[in-house]
Amino acid sequence: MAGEDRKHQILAVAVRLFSERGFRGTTTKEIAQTAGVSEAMVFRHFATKQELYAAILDHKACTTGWKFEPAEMAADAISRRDDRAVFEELALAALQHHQDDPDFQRLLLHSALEKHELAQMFFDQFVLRVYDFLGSYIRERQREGAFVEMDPAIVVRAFIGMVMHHSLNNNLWDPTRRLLKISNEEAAQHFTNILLNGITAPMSNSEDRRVVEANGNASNQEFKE
Amino acid sequence: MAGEDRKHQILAVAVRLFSERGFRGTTTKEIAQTAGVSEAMVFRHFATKQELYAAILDHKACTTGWKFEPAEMAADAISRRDDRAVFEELALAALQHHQDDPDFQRLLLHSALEKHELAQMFFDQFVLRVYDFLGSYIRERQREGAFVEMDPAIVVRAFIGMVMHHSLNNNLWDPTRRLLKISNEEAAQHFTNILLNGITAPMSNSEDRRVVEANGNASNQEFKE
DNA sequence: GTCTATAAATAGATAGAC
DNA sequence: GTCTATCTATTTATAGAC
Repeated sequence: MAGEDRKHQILAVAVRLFSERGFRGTTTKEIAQTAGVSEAMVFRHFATKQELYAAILDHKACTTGWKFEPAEMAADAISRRDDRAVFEELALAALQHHQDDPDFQRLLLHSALEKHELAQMFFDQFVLRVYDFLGSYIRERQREGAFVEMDPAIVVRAFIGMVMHHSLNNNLWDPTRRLLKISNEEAAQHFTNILLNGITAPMSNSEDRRVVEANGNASNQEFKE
Repeated sequence: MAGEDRKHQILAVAVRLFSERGFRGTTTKEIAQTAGVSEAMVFRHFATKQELYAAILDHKACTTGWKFEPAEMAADAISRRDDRAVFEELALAALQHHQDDPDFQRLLLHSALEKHELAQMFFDQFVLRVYDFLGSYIRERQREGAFVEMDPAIVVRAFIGMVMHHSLNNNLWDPTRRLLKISNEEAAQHFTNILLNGITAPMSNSEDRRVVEANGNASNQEFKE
C-alpha cells in the first residue's frame, strides 16, 4: 500500500480506538493489529504516539470538525428574523453532525477529561464563537422586543444544553434509545419550541393564543390576536 | 494508621485520581505516592486495581451518589402543583450536588466512555427513574391542562439537558466561568423559567401578560389577565 | 501495618533484514 | 513499505523482612 494511503488508514483506525478508549487507554499495538500491520509501521508514519494523537486532532479539526463558520450558519433565517428557523437549523446541524460522526463527541470528551489541548482548542475556536454569535442575535432580538430581557449567555447555555445533552444521550448513555426515540428533525423542532414558548399551556378560555406547534416559519407572530 | 482508616484514605485518593485521569490513566504507583504509602499497601487493601475501582464505584453509589430517592424529591411542591418550585428544586439539587462533588460527574463520564458497569448502573438505577418520575408529573399536568401536549420524555430531556450541560461546563469545559458566571440559584430559576415560559416576549400592546421573572412560586398563573 | 526488593507482563519505541 | 526481533521503561502485582 502507498505511503499516504497507509498513513490515512492507520489514522482512521486510531481515531476510532482513541475515541473509544481514550489516549492512554489505547495501545500502539492495538492500533497496529486493528489496521492489520506491524507496530513498526505505525511508528514509521508517526514518530511517537503523541504525534499520532496530534495528527488526529488536526484531522478532526480540519475535516469533520468545527471549521464550519458559526457566522455563516442560518444566515438567511437570521436576516429574516425567523427565530424558529434560526434555532431549528442550528440544532439540526449539531444533532446531525453528532450522529454522522459520533467519534467526534467521544474524542472531545476524552480530551476534555484528560485536559488535552484539543479541548482547549475546541473551546477557544468554536464554543466561544458560538456563544458570541448566538448571543449577539439574541441581544438584538431583545432590543427589538421579541425576546424577554435576560443574559443572552444563559439562553445559549440552555439551548445548547438541550441539544448537546440529547446527542450525548444518543451517543453515550442511551444508544438503544430506551428513554427517547425521536428523529433529529423532531428533536430540533421540540427544543426550539420549548426555548421560544416554554411548556406552559395557554389558559383554556383563550385557546387561539400560542397555537404554533413547531411547524414552518411561524416564528414569533403567534402572540398577535 | 488503623486498617480501615488507611483503606478509606487510599480510596479517597483513588477517587480523585481516577476522576481526573480515568481508570487506565491512573497508576497504582501514583495512588500510593499521593496517599503517602508504598504500592504494597495499596495491594494489601485492594487485591487488584480493578477491585479498587469497584470499591470506588460502590462508595460513590452509596454515599454521594444517587441514593437519594427521586420520588421523595420536591414532594411538597408536587402536591401543591407548584411547577416552578418543582423544576427549580430539582435543578438546584442537581447543580449543588455537581458543585459539591465535581469528581462524581467526571468519574461517571469516564465510566460511560470506558463502558464500565458504573455507567450502566447509574443509568438503570437513577436516570431511568428520574425520567419515569418527572415524566409522570408532566403527564399529569398535561391532563390537567397546565402543560402543552408533548412527549414528556422530550421535556425531561430538554430540562435535564440544560441543567447537566451547565454543570458540565462548570466542572469540565469552563471552570473559570469565561462564558457564564452565575449562581446555582439563578441558573435553576432561569432554566425553569425558560422551560415553563420560553424566551419569546409577550406582544408590546399587552404588557401585563407573562410578567413573571423567575421569582417565587408564581407558577403558571401568569396567563390570566 | 509497613516497607524494600523484585517478579512478570505490557507499554512505547528502535534496528536491521527483506 | 513491511516485517521480526529486541530494547527500555513502566505497570501491575507479589515475597518476605521488620
